[in-house]
Amino acid sequence: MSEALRPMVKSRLYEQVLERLRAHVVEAGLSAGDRLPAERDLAASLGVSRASIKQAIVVLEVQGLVEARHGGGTYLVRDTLDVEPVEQLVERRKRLPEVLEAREALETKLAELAAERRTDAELETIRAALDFMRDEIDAGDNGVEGDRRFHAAVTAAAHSSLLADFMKTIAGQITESRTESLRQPGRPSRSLAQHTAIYEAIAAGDAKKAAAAMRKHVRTVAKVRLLTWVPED
Amino acid sequence: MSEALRPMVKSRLYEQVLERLRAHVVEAGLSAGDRLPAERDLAASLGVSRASIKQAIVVLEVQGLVEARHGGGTYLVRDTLDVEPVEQLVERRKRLPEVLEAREALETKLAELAAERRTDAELETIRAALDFMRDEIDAGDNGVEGDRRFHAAVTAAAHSSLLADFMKTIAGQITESRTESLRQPGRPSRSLAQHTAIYEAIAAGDAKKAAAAMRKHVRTVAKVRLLTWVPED
DNA sequence: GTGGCCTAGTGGCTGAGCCACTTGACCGGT
DNA sequence: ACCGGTCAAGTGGCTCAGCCACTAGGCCAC
Repeated sequence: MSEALRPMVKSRLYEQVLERLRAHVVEAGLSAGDRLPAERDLAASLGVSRASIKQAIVVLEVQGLVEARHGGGTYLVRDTLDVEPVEQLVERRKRLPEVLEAREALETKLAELAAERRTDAELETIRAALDFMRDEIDAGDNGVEGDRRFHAAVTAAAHSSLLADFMKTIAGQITESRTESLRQPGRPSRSLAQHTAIYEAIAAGDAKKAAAAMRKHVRTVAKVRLLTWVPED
Repeated sequence: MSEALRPMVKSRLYEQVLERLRAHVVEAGLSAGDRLPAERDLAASLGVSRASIKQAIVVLEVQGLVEARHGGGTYLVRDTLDVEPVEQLVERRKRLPEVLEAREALETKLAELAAERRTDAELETIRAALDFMRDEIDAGDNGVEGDRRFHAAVTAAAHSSLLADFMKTIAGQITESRTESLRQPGRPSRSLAQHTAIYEAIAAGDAKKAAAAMRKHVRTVAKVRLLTWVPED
């Protein structure tokens, strides 16, 4: 059997780059938070163009394995560049209801405290997060960063380091549910509306109302998450 | 609240392109198999560079939503560019055992028939698929295309249009399990060895041996597949 | 110290261009 | 009428060179 007769192997370049990148992470012993070599360096050392490097990085980006910071380098999110096995995904899902229950308990209380304790500066930070999220959505984005900032600001305004610590321990899972929730069509703008209601209650210093608004919001997220279905409210 | 104070919205360009692409598919009423506009046209009409268009297409490619054929255009794989919700994935997984049982029944018989009925030309086609898969693996690929060709060639060599039709109805799910199975480390080369055994039995005209080899192969795939699956409840 | 400035490094994106592959039309021979 | 080969247009794959925007860290003035 001649070599020439063998069918040509087609393989996108970026896929090969992906492989080399995975290998590099292993060989160099990189772990979460470490920085990948600069795109220009990678292009030079792998002998491909920067555009191909970038395509590979974009793939890793959408898979949530890497975070590219404009002007600041590209960083590993986990210890590996392998996609998460489905098994772990399913496994994590099973634990998720507990996380959401915890979130409801914590954030409801946080909103209540924030309404009572927030300074004017903290209120302003919350409002800024709201504006940020609105801008994101206007720009066609899903507003996940504004969402994160909003909840972070509310948590800060509650002035409870203990509750804040608890929130921190489930921050990862919350991020996950946030992203998935906001990916649902029409979800971002409705989420923004709920955030606004929470903000207004906190601004008015109405603890009871703030708690109720937050509870409603968190429950909506939980519902979306569990059913991939957006209830009309 | 001044415009200037609002935090800047950062959003990767390719994400916006992704959105526009999704919208276009809906507006233009495109469905599976239809061709997307050429990259150059998209770049011009969206007012971005071709590189950004390509990044978006690469994303759709790794998500299995689109198939880019070198020189032939980019085609829709499904009727939409939305990623499949995780729930549906999980749901489909539950039905998978049945599919694998069916596959075992069908392909075992197909291998048996192929050993008895194959022409020399068909045998050559099977061998070519084997070579193709080897090349893919040598090139660092997972050999999924060679795998597909091999099973298609065996099916053709069996000369049973009815069994072939049955195979066609579960082709989608098989493709899915194939991809996932071959993603396991070390799996491609072992799969190649099993294919070789099947090929040799068919070449020798040994129907019983061919059936046994195919059964073993399909069961291996099923095992890999089932191990990564955790029942919901 | 502290705050502001500056600069090197880095990712984001562009535009022009070449190559490789696919497709279909065209044309010649049979 | 059919087959087979050739050819050109269209399209995706990839590169190169370069500019812009942002980040981080050092430096300086206060």
